[in-house]
Amino acid sequence: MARGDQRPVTVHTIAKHVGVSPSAVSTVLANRQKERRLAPATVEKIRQAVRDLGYVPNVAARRLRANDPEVHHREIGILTSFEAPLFLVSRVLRQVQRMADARTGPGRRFSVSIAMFHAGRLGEMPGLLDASRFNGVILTNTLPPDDAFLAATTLPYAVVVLGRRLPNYCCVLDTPGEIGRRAAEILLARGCRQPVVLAPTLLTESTAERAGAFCTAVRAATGNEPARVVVAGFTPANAADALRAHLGAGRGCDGLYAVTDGLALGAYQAIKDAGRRIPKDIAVVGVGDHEHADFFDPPLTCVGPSSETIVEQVVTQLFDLMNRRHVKPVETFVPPSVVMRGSA
Amino acid sequence: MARGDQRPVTVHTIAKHVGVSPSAVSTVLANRQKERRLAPATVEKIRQAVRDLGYVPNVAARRLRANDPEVHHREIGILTSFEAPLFLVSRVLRQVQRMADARTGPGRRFSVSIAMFHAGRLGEMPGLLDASRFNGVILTNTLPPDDAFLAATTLPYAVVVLGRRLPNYCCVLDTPGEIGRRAAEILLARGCRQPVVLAPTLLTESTAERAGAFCTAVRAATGNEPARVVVAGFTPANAADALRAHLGAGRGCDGLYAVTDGLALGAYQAIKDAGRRIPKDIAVVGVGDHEHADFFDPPLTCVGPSSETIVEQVVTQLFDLMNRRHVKPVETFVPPSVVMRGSA
DNA sequence: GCTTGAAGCTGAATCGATTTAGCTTTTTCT
DNA sequence: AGAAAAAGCTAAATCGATTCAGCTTCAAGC
Repeated sequence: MARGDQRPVTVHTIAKHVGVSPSAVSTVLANRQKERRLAPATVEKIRQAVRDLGYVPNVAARRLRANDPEVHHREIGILTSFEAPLFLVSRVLRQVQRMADARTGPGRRFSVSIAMFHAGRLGEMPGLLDASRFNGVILTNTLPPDDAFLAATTLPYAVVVLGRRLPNYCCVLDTPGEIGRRAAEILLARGCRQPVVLAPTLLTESTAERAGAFCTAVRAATGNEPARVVVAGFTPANAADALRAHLGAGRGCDGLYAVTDGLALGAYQAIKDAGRRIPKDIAVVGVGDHEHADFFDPPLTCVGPSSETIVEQVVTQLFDLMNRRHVKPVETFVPPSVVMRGSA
Repeated sequence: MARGDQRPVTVHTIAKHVGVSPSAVSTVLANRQKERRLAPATVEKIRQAVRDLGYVPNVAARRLRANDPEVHHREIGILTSFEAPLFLVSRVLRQVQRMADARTGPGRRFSVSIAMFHAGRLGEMPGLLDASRFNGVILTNTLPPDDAFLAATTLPYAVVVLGRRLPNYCCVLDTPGEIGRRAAEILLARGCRQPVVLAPTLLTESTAERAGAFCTAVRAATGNEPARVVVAGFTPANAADALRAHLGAGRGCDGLYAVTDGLALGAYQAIKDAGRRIPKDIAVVGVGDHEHADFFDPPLTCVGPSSETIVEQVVTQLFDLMNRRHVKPVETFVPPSVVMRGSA
């Protein structure tokens, strides 16, 4: 393997190497040697060179060339971080595609894809700044460094941000304060005296506010600060460990607010292992961000933004932006929906 | 809105409309009017025209132009159908990105994305045939029409097919026959006399074979054909309904094989609602295709291809293909892994 | 009056691949 | 032998956007 990487091999490179013109090479690459009457020997030499030199076509060039000037083609991206779950993202994707399909016609085509960035390193994504990848983008699961990056630049195309509040961007937001408050109300109404919040160390803006509002509401009603159980990660296993430690230490808990459903799932296990009943001994409230919250045992009572409404808002706004229906950045708040199920 | 779609607006169009050169327009689009000393009045006129004409940049052209000849750039796609769940796909994506990151350097960049096609209409995806979108692709969740399309063409780049057997392609496959057999063994070893298969109406090749092998194994051991409970869809709710009907009709069941974990989840609910215990009254075996099978209550015993192995195989092969490490189509079989947990 | 400088813009080249028209050279046919 | 046809290849244009060097024109300075 060469130490310094050389320039990529182009059709031209191959042509020079073999001693023919780029046209000949292109002919072989497209497998049109028969109709264009290239000598079998030449074809073989070109094939060999393509293999030897390790030719990789440049997709941008191909696309440009293949461009049909009669059709508008636009590229929509859904950008999310690796670390985040895909539940909401996949719903967004499906909705985007539905709207794209409805708008697809003889003169109009869409490509929709999910692309991922490493949380906190959104800025490193190639093609973001110069609009050389997307005509429109839905951005979600950003961390503070990503937000800082976004605040510092103006992306030159349609952008809708989901779940984060950013000046100069169209944002669709839940109302974490209200969510936390409603969650507290549910547990308090059940008569919980020792509610507990289950939240990961690394909080997003939204989850932090949820937890905060929950605590405020509990304090206002009971005069006591609820206990905070801090989870090392985002997985159910992490949550189970954390709650097990809390319960094992004999610290009180008769109600639980988990800031994501994944954590609630882990909590279920810890609670049951400790011999406690849900909701009798410990009532649990989740968020509704898990596909199967309805099939938890018992089904999880949730207070959270309706993912249906969120998805619809986000996608509608993206298409409006792309069609210049509105240009000013707008903040849209999606009120929480409450789904009472068996767990509280 | 115009009836027939006109040709897309290009930089050139705008230039002519305003009466300036394309260079001037491009300058404004890049917001470089200050350093390039464009008159504010001209800038405003161009801006106006950009808005009025509804200019949408051509991403392919931008990318080509922005191309840095010192870096190899390759585009990897993970293609899946809309209808399928994203659990395995997202694992594949993460693994691809991991390998891509490891290979990313000053002279080498990767873009990884998920793109979706409508099940059965893979052929309609733009850019598939002419390699103008991807340098390498992982294909999964195809239906027979998609397979037919693939069999009829040779895609001119690296392709790995996951979960389907296709001549002339690199395929990574589970071994559904063995999976079904092992599932049967587990239930029989627990002493089940009335095992039941839970499977959806629309079966993929793999799930059909799993169910078939399960039945064969049970028949061979007991002499009786196991009952088949047919589920209308793919969701837990569908499965719960189907199993509830079966149990409600008083038909026997002391062991259950669900061909996907989503179905198992629904089955759990039906079983518990019927007042039966898992695994005491009814033992359940699933597949292990659910992220949280470990947190089902009780944790789900699974027989299925280890998604870890599958993902690794698929991704390794893709990179090998892209580096021309091997060119012949290969079939790789991933043996099932058995994870005994609480449910059987 | 002549130089210098800035302001305001354009022309042409470029990115990589593809295609069409067309140019040689060789072969075939009469 | 001479004309026509076939074989085998190439030059140049093209896709859309960007950039750099450079060309005018006008104002200011000595």
